[in-house]
Amino acid sequence: MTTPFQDLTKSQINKLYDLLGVHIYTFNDNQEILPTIKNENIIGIILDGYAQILNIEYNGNEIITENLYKNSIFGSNISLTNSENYQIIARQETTVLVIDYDKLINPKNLVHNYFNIFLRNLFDIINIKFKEKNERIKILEKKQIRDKLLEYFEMEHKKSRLKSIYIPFSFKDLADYLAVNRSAMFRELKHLKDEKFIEIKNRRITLLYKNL
Amino acid sequence: MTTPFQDLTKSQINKLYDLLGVHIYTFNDNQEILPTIKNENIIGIILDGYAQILNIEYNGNEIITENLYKNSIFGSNISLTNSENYQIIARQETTVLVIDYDKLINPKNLVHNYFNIFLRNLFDIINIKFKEKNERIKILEKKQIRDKLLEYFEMEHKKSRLKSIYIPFSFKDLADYLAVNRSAMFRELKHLKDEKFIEIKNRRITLLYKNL
DNA sequence: ATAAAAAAGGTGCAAGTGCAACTTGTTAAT
DNA sequence: ATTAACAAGTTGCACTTGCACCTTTTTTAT
Repeated sequence: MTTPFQDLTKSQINKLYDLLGVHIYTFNDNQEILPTIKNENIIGIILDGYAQILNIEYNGNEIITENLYKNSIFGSNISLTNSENYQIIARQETTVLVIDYDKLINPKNLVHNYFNIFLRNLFDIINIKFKEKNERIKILEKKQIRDKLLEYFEMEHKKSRLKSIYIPFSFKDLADYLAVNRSAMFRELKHLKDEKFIEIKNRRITLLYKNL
Repeated sequence: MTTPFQDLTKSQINKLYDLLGVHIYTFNDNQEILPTIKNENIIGIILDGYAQILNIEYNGNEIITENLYKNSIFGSNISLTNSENYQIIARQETTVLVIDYDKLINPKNLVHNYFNIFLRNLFDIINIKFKEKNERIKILEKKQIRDKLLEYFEMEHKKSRLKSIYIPFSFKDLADYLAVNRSAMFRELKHLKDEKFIEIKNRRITLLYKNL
C-alpha cells in the first residue's frame, strides 16, 4: 500500500514542502476543512487524524462520499467534482497538508528527483482509489437490491477467495454503500437467508452457493 | 485537455518506449484487445482508433463500462477491477500501446526527465477520469429516476452555465448511464415535461426552473 | 450500574420501477 | 425508393423498493 511520502527521506520531504509551497493546517474534531481552504484547485493529504467528505444535497441531506484516513489524498481534481456542494469535516483532530494542483503538474518541478518520487506515489494512490470507485459503480449499476448484494459478495469473495466475507462496517453503512434503503436491504438479506443462499452471523456472511 | 505524450519530443517518446519496453498492437474492428494481452498489470493507451470496455455479467449480459477514444488510457489499475469479467473490444482499427505498470512506478525510472513528464501527464489524465467517475457515482447514489435525472441536469448545467443542455448520446445510452430502465426514464421525463420543469426538443433539454 | 443512543431487525403500504409488448419515427443499407 | 434496423415514445402490470413506524438488541456514555 503506497503512501504519499514513501521512498522519501526527511530532508527530501522538506525540500518538497519548499518546492510546492505547501501549507499545513490542523483542525479540531467536527471542524470544517473544506471549503475553509478556499483554493479552487488543490490536493490535500491527511497527515494525521480522520475526516469525511460529505455531499450536501439541495434538501440539506448529507451523504458520506468518502472516508479520509491517514495518508488519504483528496482535492478538487481527485475526490470532488466541480459541480457539487461538499463539505470536508474533521472527525478527530486532523492535520492536513495542502498543495496547489498546478504546481503538481508543472513541468519545471520535474527536474527534482524527490518531486518525481512524490508524483509517482500520488499516481499509485489515485490508481488504487480509481479501482475502488469502479467497483462501487459496478455495484450501483445493478438495478435490484439482490443483484447489488450478490455483486458485492462476489467482489469480496474474489478478493479474499473465502466463502465467508466480513463486512467491515455496519449494515447501515453497507446500505449507504449500495445506495439502497436500509430496511429494504434487510428484507432482501432475509430472503437470501431463507432461500439458503447465505448465512448471517453478526457481520459475517457465508456464501452457501460457493463450494471451495 | 492533457494527452499522454504532451510536452514530449519525438526523440523523447522513442527513449520512453525503450525505457518502458512498450509494445504496440493493432487490432481490427470488433477484435478483442483484452484479455488477449494477458499481462496482469498493464496500462494501455489508445494511440489511434476507438474501443470499448465491456463488463460481462454472470448471465452473459454485456455492459459498456467505458468508451476509449484516441489518447484514452486504460488498464488493470485504472479502468478495471480485479474481480470482474471484462472484455475490451476494438470498434474500429485501433492501435494500442501497452506498458507494464510496475515499470511506471519503478523509482529507477524517475531519473529520466522524459519519463517524469509522461508520468505527470498520466497523473493528470487519471485525475480527470476520476472526476468523471465521481460524478457518475453521485448520480447513481440517487434512489429515484427523477432525482438521477435532476442531478444529471444540474451537473451539466453547472458545467455549461446554460439552462439548456444537450445530451451527447442517445436516450438509450442516457438510461444506461443513469442505470435505469429506458422506458421508465421516458415516463419520468414525460412527468417532468408535464409539470413544466423541462422542455424536450430532440436531444436538447431546457431547464425551465432555471432563470438565467 | 443505569440511562441514552445507535444499530439491527421487522412489517404494512403506497409509490416507483422494471419489463414486456407494443407503435411511431428516424437512420442506414441495398 | 424500399426495406431493414434501430431509436424514440407509450402503456399495463407485477414486483420491488422506499418510507414510516415499530420492537429488540447492542454499544456508548455517565
